[in-house]
Amino acid sequence: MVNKSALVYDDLMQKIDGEVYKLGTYLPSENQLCELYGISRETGRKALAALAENGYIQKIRGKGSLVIEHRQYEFPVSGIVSYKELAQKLHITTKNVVYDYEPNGTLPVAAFASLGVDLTEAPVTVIKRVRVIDDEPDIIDKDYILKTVVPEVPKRAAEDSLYAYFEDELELEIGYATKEITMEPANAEDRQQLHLDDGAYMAVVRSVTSLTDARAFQFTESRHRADKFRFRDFARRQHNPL
Amino acid sequence: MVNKSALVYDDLMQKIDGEVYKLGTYLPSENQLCELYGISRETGRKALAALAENGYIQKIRGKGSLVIEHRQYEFPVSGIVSYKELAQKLHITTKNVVYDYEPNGTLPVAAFASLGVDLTEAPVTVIKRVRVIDDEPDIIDKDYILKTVVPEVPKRAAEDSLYAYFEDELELEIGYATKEITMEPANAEDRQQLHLDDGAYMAVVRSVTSLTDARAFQFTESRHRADKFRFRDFARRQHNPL
DNA sequence: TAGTGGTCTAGACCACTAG
DNA sequence: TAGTGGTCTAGACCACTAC
Repeated sequence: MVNKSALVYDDLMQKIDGEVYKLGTYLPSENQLCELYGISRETGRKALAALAENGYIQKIRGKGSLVIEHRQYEFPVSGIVSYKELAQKLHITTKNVVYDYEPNGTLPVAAFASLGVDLTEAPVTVIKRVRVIDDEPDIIDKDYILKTVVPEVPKRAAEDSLYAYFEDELELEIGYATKEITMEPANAEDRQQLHLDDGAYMAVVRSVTSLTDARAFQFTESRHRADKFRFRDFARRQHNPL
Repeated sequence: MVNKSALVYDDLMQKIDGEVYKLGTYLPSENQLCELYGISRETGRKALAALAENGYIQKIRGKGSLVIEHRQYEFPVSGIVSYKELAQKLHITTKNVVYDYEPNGTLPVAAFASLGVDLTEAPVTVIKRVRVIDDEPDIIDKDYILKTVVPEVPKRAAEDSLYAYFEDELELEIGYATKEITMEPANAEDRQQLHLDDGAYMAVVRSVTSLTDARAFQFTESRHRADKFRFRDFARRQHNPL
């Protein structure tokens, strides 16, 4: 048996998404969850804490766990989710055109300096792709993958899903990412790949992704047409952090 | 005594910030924390889980809690932090000019529709402010505060800090916020208040803030000069959500 | 083998909400 | 008063890392 609290989390999440537990109503109480799932109270509380953290519920003392408005998945992304996963979740068809592939490249360190990167001359695999959504090229993704961690990235993985390759084939465990969003004028490459005019603006998302052993291994610069960009975030106020 | 795990969290966080525990080193083990603070293991684990969630550490099984690169606070904001708090943390001096104040306004519902707002004709207090950073006006904030929750917002609170007024004076408990970032062309008001040219772009952050009892009460449209905008985010990959 | 973190339990006491 | 969530405990067993 695996992770009881994760099973409870998944079950409750699906029932919220499926409106078994509707917006504005309360989940079963913690004691009821103990009986329903045959678990101890702290185990159920872990599942509830994760639901609260992810914006599904608000816990109210003396009352219960209230289901709240939840809109996590919006294009392009909040959290760490691969495009393939996201496209499936949203029932969008995205095409994925690899327009540059360089197995022996070098990391453009300067671009990621503000994210705390202090490598120099790191050997990487470079992959540049255009994401086509509804027959319109909207996003350029430039990925730099450290060869010290992933010696080789087959082109086929770039055409399908890098995450699937890292996690399913190489069995790497992706841990966390730091990302930074800025706005910048479109450059020549942007204008060419996305068919933009002079004076166009881009939303640029630069991110550094690390494994669960804390090795940073993937550096991504994602450049979005400004008019198609939308980022959603859910955050809790930290009175005390717990 | 309050919240032991929060005390432990604060202490560890300060020691990480103060480099008592340096980047790339390990915190004391969970058993050591039990002895150090006189707590049970689960209590210490709560503190560690919160540190991991906020990007201070990466827990590695069999090894320990590794201190990782952490850059949460960057202007303008990630998470729910007031400008006043942020300015203090970053040692920035921001001026705050209220240029419009309407005690009997109406919520512009359409602007917040994509955030799940379905109110109509809600009476609000309207506050419009310009944030001046380093003698340059960079941000317009338009706040709409529901009169059903906060009957009155004194102008003085708008000139100081709305959060301080809500939390310290009214003792409201702010719970969470949903925010959305988009990129939009500057409008006439933007150009006038921020002295921008035609063709300028803005980063627009719209947010809905709710109390811990899940009542949405504050709607904010924050409009940033594109070239000054920077948003940073830390996210964990959810293999399983716990 | 010893030490680390990951999970789960059963029980306790407290603070808040509702009737 | 009964029911809810908030916190903490002491102990157990497991999986992984390092030696």
